[in-house]
Amino acid sequence: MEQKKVVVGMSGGVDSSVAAYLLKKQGYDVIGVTMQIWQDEDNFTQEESGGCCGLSAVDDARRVANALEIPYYVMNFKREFKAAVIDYFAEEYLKGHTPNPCIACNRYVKWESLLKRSLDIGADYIATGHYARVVQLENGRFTLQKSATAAKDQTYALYNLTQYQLSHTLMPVGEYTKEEIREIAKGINLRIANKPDSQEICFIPDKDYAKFITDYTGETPKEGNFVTPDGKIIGKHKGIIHYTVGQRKGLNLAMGHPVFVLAIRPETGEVVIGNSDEVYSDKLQAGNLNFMAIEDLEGEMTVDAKIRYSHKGSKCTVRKIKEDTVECIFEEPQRAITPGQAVVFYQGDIVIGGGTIL
RNA sequence: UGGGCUAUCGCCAAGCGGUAAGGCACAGGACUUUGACUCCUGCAUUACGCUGGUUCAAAUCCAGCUAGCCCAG
Repeated sequence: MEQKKVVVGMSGGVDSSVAAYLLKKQGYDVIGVTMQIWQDEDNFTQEESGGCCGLSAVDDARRVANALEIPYYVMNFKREFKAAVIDYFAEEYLKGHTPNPCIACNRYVKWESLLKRSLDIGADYIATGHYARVVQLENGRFTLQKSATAAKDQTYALYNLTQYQLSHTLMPVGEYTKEEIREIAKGINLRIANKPDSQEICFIPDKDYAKFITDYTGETPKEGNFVTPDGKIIGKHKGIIHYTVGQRKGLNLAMGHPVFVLAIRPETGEVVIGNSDEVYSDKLQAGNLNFMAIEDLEGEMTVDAKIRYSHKGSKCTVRKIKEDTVECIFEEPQRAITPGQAVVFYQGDIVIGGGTIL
């Protein structure tokens, strides 16, 4: 049988390195590619690594490719990344939303730009080091299955992929636990076996995203009022980009008890503040829908919904209320349902679909 | 300028003669492939508006001063 060709996005970290190794072992014709997405060339070597948009270390990735004896290239995606991820990220915050840049990066940069260029050079698939599994259901549709270890599962950040994209995707790491992946890396003498996992937003290494947005957009954040739900002004804030629903730290509000952000009102520049029990709600609406396991949502459906990356998931019923909008009613109130974040629907360990919280 | 009350960490607030609780805020760390949440640690070492006095010992009692608040003007 003819060897299938696969492009592996290699960040220089453990996961994507082992992904390349596993695919080669499975008999694929493997090509290693590191995506240059935001870094300057002279700022291109970083300590951290990761399976997602981890800070790329070209030297590490190239060394791994050499060790695996696979061809290796660096591809520049700065323009695509800026348009699809950074611009979106800044705009969302300016609108009082809380975006998830990893999801945008996956959907538009990795699985659109990288996939296209990979197919252009004759590849059949792209692969990454994500902890998730691509599966084809009996109805013929492709979807994602949670990784072997629920603790590391990354399907949440991938819910937005299309059928076409999924049909050209391999995620070999999803069958293993993180420990097993590190063991494999050690077993083949990869020096990056113990690199720490990545975290934080990759293009904002100092974690000061508000400053980043201010610098990037050139817009000075407008101060505004902290208000209670009934409209009482209780303080001044530094600009809505500094806040997100559920946030406690950095409010500088000494009310005698902890207080949290309940909502952000971009029209008035107000940030609504309340007690911890007021930050719970049992329903949400979501748009920008994408379905995987099903063609479209018909009627009502009971699912487990995750409202943020680290959310364990909670039972709710979803139904369409408009063409591209669903409403989700939870059995138990959920904490800090946040506009801009993704909600992803599961049945068992299968991704049904998801959307962006409105 | 008659009477009354209060002055303790950035905010709130215990303490009532025996050698400065607590909450909030804040800082650092852990957790975390987004933002958050959560957890852990730290946070008035002679200092309790100021100046004196009583006492073995005062933030705690006394006097004066200063500031703020309330009532009567």
